[in-house]
Amino acid sequence: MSRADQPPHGDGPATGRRERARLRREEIILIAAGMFAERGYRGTSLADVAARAGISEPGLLHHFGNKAGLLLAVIERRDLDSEAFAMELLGMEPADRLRALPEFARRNRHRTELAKLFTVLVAESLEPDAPGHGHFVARYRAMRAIVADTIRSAQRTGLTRAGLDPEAKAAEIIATLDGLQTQWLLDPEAVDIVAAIEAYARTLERDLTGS
Amino acid sequence: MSRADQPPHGDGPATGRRERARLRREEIILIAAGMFAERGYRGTSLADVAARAGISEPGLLHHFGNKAGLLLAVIERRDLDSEAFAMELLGMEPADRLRALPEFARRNRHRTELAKLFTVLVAESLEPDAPGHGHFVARYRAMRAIVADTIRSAQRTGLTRAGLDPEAKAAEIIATLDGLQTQWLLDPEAVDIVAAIEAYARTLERDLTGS
DNA sequence: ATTCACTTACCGAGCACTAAGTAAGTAAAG
DNA sequence: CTTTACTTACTTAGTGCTCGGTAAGTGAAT
Repeated sequence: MSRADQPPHGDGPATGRRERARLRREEIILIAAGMFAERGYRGTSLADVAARAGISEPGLLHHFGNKAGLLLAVIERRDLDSEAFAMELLGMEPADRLRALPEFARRNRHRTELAKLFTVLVAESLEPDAPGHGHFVARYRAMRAIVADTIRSAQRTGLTRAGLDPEAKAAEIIATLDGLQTQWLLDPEAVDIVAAIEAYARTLERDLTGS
Repeated sequence: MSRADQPPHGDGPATGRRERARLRREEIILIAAGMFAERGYRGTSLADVAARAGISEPGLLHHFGNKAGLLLAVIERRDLDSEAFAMELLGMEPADRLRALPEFARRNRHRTELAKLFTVLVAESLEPDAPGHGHFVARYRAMRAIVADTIRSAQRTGLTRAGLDPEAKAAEIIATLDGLQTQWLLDPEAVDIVAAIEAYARTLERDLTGS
């Protein structure tokens, strides 16, 4: 035991081989995310990803086990990105949260690829046996719960009218933002996503407060 | 020229071989539509469709030329279905049209497969070089134009408040209906699509008339 | 006689994935 | 400090299978 201070599986400060591999993995995930966004999970082959990442196909599989494993890694990574914002949201006062909702979508505008990835993967995950299905189901439920909770809080303080169903309205808000994004991704020239979201923000404010 | 009374390309009353082939084609299109809805265009192979249709793979290709041809046939068929409703819509008075909008979505509920097909294919057509891209772009533009036109008419008669942008509101309405549908397709147990659409219909009515 | 809706047989390419090995780094023992 | 044992991050080669599509023919209707 000359210097076995680090446990075999811990994420200590080792900057050697392990760390280099982790960085490589991260790089591959980013590359795969971009390709999944453009051509879908089914439309992207491991060979495509491997070639773009400058690694062999079995080298890829060494890191992720199989293709579904790569998809899950991509999804997890995407979640990590948006989780930061969710935390931000939950740390705010309900009144401010409502105003921050359009900002959420506005941010995605600068990250087209991420938005496209989400839209494409959700569509490919509609069937219950799809590799990402469970994950997206859970994710949407969580999103609706967060928004619904925000609405309920706002109702308690009287900021939002009591007449509406928080769960239904949450689904509706998320639906509108998703749907606008899809139209914009499909036809960016015809749909001004910023204007559309800002218009919706006004609609929403009037709707929630009761005109 | 013993009895070439029918033009080669017309859709005359011929009930012979041509007609039987047309029916077969139609049957295949329906089968393919169902499979595209469930597994996507990319996730469905010609062999899958051929097997389910009880025809050989080259037999399939005889009818549709290639896989993209089959996709276009499916899309065209879908359009034919919904065109009937669009005509219905346009034949109504603007005031009634607005009330019919939720009905539009409500109909789709009874045709889950068609809804799923649309959602899946749009996501697979986001990239400009996808086989169905141009079609869906045109289709969304047409849908927005119809809804926007309806709103403008309603504004002229004073039924709808003048303060809103018809184009933006049209995109928003379509977005919400699409988005709700996606959430429902992903997780039917958690999302009551009927209740959600009816709630939205009320929201919309209040929004359009100005409370 | 010709057309047409198909069939069987086949093609090369691409698919996800595996087997088996290698070179380099790491950990413990002498 | 060196040797030895092991792990890890890959590689080349190849697996069986599926993919969309083609060539060439067949048999029935026109």
